[in-house]
Amino acid sequence: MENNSCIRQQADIEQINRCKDTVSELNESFDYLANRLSLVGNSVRLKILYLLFEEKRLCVCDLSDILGMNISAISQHLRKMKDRNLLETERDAQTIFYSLTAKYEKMLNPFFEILDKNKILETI
Amino acid sequence: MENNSCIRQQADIEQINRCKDTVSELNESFDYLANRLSLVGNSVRLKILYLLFEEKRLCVCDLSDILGMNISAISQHLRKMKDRNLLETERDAQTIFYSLTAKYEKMLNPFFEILDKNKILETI
DNA sequence: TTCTTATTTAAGCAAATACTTAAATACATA
DNA sequence: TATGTATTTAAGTATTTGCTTAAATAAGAA
Repeated sequence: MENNSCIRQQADIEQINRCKDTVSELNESFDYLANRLSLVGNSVRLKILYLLFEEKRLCVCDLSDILGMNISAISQHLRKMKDRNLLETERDAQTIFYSLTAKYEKMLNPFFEILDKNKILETI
Repeated sequence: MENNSCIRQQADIEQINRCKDTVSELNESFDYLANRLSLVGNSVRLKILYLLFEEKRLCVCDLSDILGMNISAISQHLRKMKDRNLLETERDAQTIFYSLTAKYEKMLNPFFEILDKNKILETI
């Protein structure tokens, strides 16, 4: 299972232990944050998030039109993001509008700014 | 292929077209950014990135010890991040030290700060 | 050169992901 | 009520991902 065959001479034991403490202390936070970032790390979902940032609210049909994708595929992406609290919904008759939650809008703002300025190729 | 069966009555055509323009203009940026964020959206890699942020540099063996994982598995994670310019290496005899590139340290800083304060549960 | 340490790479596999198609649900209107 | 519009959900599939094991590469020491 664990082939930790690190039998090296030089290792900063203090450093290793400090790091182990950090990891065990923040373990749940790492999982939580990575889980959310994995959603953003998909170009379809990143586009959806950015479009919602710009347009405030859009429905499944709008996004399907804009991205040239199957409604069902879009709906499933939206569901994931809603389940993990990146998005919230508001019904207007038959139409369901999706929008960014305040928390995630704030958190993702630095990335939206990069995209806004389309300066990604220089910055990253 | 494209079952865009959105035959709806109300659609803000201007909005749809504006969004389509945005997507086509920024298309490569979306792909590029999503690709990088997908790397961060994995808890093992997020831990590695955070540990490198705190400790400045670590080798494969260190990370293997700290995370209790197979050296090969860690090495493959590091390779991915190096290939996509999140990390850089520096050799010291047999040991290869990994560190964050300045660009990505800056870009990921907001997340590191959240983790630093361990305030993730309130913030996100 | 041979041996040891440090690391990477290749091959294989199980689990997760993203999409398709088809069926189901929800609401509005005739 | 029946019909149409908007959306979700379920099931199936192909691709990608993350890990394991084993072999390969690289550098220092004997």
